[in-house]
Amino acid sequence: MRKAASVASLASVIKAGDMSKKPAPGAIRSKQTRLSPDERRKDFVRKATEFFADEGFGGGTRELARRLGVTQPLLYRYFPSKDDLIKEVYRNVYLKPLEGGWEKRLTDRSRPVRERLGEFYETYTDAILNRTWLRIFLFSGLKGHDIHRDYVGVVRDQILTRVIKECRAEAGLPTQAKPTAAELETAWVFHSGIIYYGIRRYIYEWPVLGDKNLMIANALDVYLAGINKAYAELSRAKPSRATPSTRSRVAALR
Amino acid sequence: MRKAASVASLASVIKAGDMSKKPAPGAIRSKQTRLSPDERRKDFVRKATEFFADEGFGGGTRELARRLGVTQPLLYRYFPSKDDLIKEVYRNVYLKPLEGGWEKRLTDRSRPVRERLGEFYETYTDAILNRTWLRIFLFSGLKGHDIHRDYVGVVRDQILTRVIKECRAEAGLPTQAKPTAAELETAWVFHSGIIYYGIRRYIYEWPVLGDKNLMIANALDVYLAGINKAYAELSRAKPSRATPSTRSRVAALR
DNA sequence: GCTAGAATTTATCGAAAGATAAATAGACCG
DNA sequence: CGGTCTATTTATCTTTCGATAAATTCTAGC
Repeated sequence: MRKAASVASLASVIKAGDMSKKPAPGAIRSKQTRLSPDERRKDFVRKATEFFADEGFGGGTRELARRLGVTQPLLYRYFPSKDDLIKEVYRNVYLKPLEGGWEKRLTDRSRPVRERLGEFYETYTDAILNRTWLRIFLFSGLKGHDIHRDYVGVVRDQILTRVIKECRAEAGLPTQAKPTAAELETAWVFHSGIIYYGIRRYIYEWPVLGDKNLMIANALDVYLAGINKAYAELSRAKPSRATPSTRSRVAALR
Repeated sequence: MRKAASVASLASVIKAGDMSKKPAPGAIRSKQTRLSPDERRKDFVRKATEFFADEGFGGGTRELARRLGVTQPLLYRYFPSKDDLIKEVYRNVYLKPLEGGWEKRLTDRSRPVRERLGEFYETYTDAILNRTWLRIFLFSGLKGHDIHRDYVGVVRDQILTRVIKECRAEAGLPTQAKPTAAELETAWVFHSGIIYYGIRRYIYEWPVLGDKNLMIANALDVYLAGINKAYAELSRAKPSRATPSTRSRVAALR
């Protein structure tokens, strides 16, 4: 209890230091704790994001309050329930990587597709491959919350579909309406392989290849080489319909 | 309470049905609850595995007992604490996919590498790509428990290292002692892409490509095409040492 | 400086958690 | 059939959880 109080003071001093208005007129205040409702609410969401990333959504509200340097009932002045706080955390986490809007640059056909893909994955992974984002993502996925499903849907529709379409265009194939199930699956294997790099690095904390962008470049080279080879065989065998007996794996990419 | 009791009876009837010894001499017993210590213990571990897979390790011991059709304190007759039960669940889950020893067949060079890899991943994924195994794997990974780290280490040393070595052999390259960091990373991207297929299918419950082995075949084709292309460029540029300025991405696979 | 209002704390509730001790009841043996 | 052993249950303790109500302390505005 005593320790918590001292932490509270310390936190408030730090907070006061970078607050724009009211820069603590006198010397270092040891009791300055009050924040404006807006600041306090933001602080709750920010610290709760870190906290739930560490502990999972089963983490206690008292421990969370301790991290903020306040008492536990204060939470309920700002959020009706713990679940409402969690929803706010979701919004904070899931919306951030999408607001860049980088996926639109994928379709800029004035540049080679390899370059576009590389640039996209470098910036996208800058936003999501970190301990906090990945853990919140995994915890919410295991809970089966709607927002996680929505997000994965966005990845499929806004990112993977575009990636496939651009690869087809590059290979001289018709950029038909929808990718086939097998095309999508192969793109998923590539994409999630990259996500999993982050999981191994920031969650399992394994000594991975330090250069993230090199990993992306290698993965992309492998993916594009494989896809293009399949597309090449596909267009070669295109005129003659594949016989059922020789329905090869690459043919399945159609 | 009343309901729990009826569930208990039902469970015991079913249990009695497939018990080898003592096949319930009389008619269907409605109060037959007692199991031998060995059977009861196994039942605890089995049901706890399912339970923790569903609820996470934060799931309550009362709810677990309810699933067994017994009361909660009985757990402590068989396990000193909940943590000990969890450790037993770990053993049950993590050891199963390894006891097949399929990874050794990866090195059987009398057969083409493509065939060996396909067969291995088909049987390996038969063992681990299911809701229970994947959820326990993810939960324990987020908890950072030792056994998870150990398992990932086994995957790297027993599986990926072998995969890389066999691919190098196929490409006519020296199967040197250790794979490079970039080689390992590329293999990880491929491998975890396959795992993630299971996660999307059995945890996020997305409508994935139904034919698992087709997914594996496609992923393998892409991986091998990409890797072999890189290896080909590598051996072509081998005699002359790569200049620093043109140190390409594939060169990094060395 | 005083006061009003709001941010924060203190005190506390009921439910559910893991765990223990004592009582009960089913099964085996003579 | 009766007795003993033990698997199982009943009862209960202590914490910790999310949540609420009332008291308190800080701060802004006159």
